Amino acid sequence: MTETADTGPEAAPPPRRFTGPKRSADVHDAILAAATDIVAEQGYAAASIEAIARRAGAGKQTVYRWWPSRAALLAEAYRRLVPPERLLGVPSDDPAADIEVAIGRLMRIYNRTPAGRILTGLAASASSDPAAAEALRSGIMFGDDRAFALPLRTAVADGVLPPGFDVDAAVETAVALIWHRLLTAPDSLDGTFARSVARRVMTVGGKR
Amino acid sequence: MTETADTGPEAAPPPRRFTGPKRSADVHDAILAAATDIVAEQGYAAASIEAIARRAGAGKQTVYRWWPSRAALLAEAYRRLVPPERLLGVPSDDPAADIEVAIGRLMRIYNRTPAGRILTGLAASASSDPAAAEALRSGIMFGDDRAFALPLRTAVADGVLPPGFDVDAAVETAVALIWHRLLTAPDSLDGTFARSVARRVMTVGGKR
DNA sequence: TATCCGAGACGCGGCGTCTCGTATAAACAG
DNA sequence: CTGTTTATACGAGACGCCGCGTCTCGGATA
Repeated sequence: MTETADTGPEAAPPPRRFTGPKRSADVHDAILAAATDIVAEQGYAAASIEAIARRAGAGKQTVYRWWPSRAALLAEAYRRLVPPERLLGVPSDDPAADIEVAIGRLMRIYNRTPAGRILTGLAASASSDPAAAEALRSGIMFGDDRAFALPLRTAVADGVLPPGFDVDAAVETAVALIWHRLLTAPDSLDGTFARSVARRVMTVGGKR
Repeated sequence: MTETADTGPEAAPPPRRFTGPKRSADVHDAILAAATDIVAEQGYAAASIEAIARRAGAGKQTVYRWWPSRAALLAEAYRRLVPPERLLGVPSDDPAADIEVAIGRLMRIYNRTPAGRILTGLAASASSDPAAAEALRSGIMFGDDRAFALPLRTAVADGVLPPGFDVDAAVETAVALIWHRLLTAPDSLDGTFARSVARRVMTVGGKR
């Protein structure tokens, strides 16, 4: 997927030279890539620390040295797959269209990468891992959040949307609808859904 | 489900003999109660099959005899805590108020019982356990779903809401908003939130 | 010499299966 | 009506497996 997706789950560890008493970026990347690939191929539950280290050809201690928990590791993997700037499009004078574009891009990423599965897995860990809970609350969805809020705020500032438009309620509704779909029907995250969400988001905020 | 399986799909004429002791309702209840209590006191992750059996004073095999998975067991525990008929109030001519009442009752249950934590835990398991995924999709939220859809449908039928009112979109929005709040800020499931959701749900559907 | 790395041993605990012994309740025989 | 037979539910717990998080090792490198 992101790296050596060749011979299967137990491929030979890629040759890697570490840099001595400095942190090895290669190892760091290999671990994240291994985590991503395992989730893609076998699901979130299969992405144990041991399995990740094994696949990355790394020692468990190396993983624990840089990430405090499985959730923290996978949260970073998610952020790599869903960089916030990738969701933002060219701003137009139609906030509904802008948001639909942003949601559509997010859906594309969820369809082509294990990002969605990582997110739902993280939600699962949140009940027991406070780090995962915090990541969910402020970190992970923040990018998406901003991608949805930005077009709305500028539209309100420019008078395209009425001053009373409830940006917070609109954004919360968008995020909630995407979450819900992700949890209950992750196969239906397509353009049609993006359009449907965008329409409802504008209605909730109070367009016109 | 509630009784011992009968002869099954086979139409084998040979009349079967014999029966043995009956399923113990006490044990069944004790296991569900133990599961509920453990989630309430130590969280979803602590509610392992072994811990549940230990607390219920039951053997592991007894648990596995009646529930195929931890998710199935906890799904039944959830259904006990949130019987659909408890959400429905006296129908009025104001669907928005009816829905606010239903949501408010649900919030009350989530605040007083571990039902909310069971639900989020189930959502977490859904990524790896197909049974949990199925329970989420069709079983669990069905009651809530109906409690929200019913007032809307009757209101449309009675002409209180316009014929074009999108009941499905409205219900999906309500469920999604509750889910989202449950996952990210379970402490804020109060009456204010119920009112806020009810308002948005009516807007999304296309009131007036 | 200090630190990163791979490797893996350790005790712990839950998994799901399996096997005991015991208590029970229907089916059957007398 | 009265045993006897037979199948099952039950508590208890042993089993092999696996992942957890911690802890050493020896080797490599700046």
